[in-house]
Amino acid sequence: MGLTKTDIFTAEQNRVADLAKAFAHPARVAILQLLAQRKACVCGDLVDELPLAQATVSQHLKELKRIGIIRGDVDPPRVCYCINEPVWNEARQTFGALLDSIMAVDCCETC
Amino acid sequence: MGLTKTDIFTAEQNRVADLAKAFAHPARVAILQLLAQRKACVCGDLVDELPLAQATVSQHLKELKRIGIIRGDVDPPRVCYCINEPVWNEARQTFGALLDSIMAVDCCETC
DNA sequence: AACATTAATCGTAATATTACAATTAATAAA
DNA sequence: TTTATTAATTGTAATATTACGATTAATGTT
Repeated sequence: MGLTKTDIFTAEQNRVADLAKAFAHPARVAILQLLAQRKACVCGDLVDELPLAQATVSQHLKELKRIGIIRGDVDPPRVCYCINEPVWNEARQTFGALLDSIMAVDCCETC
Repeated sequence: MGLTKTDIFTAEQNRVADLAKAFAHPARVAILQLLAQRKACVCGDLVDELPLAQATVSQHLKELKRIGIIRGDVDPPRVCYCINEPVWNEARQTFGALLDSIMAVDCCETC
């Protein structure tokens, strides 16, 4: 991401940014949609559904796990990925609150 | 962002990703919060509120304008930035719908 | 016209992301 | 134990992002 200065922003701002990153790549959106709709679950099935190499899908899954929005339950040799509902709900709450926090008044006569 | 294959995903998935990108960096979250709460409006005021160089803030504003989530009304030599409410509402609708689309059933016995 | 103010752009360096082939676990099945 | 299956990891190349100093553009002011 380049040299982001995460230390100079609030924990909340950094968390919002991280949750947004889960959705900030079309492949991850596709993965999260497949999981949320229960259209796929096992890593291999996700790879079959997506026009990306297995390593690439695995990398996206790793990022989603880092953020916490998905879980990965091992059932050797498979891994079943699911939405991690508490974090999914955190995302809904976070984006909902943020997007509802807009003031109705205009800022100045220019706008 | 690396070599993302935007052509292989749906327009909707790419749009979600773009809207998420608006919130995927803490500096942009901070900017959007300042604008949404009407705490700042003029570019220079945003620069004063943020621990970033003027050029960096300008770059983030450019990205937010590209996405469409803010407007920039010129009032020379100032520019007044505001939330572009139609796109802000699009984001609320998009994230709301996406985050509400989760299926209640479990995907398999592993999870 | 000369100067001041403000924001955009340019140039550049540092770092992160994305993608994939190849390899490596890790476990089940034979 | 050997083999097959599945997912993670490693290595690497291409590209994008982030940040900032310096400059430029665009307009108001004197």
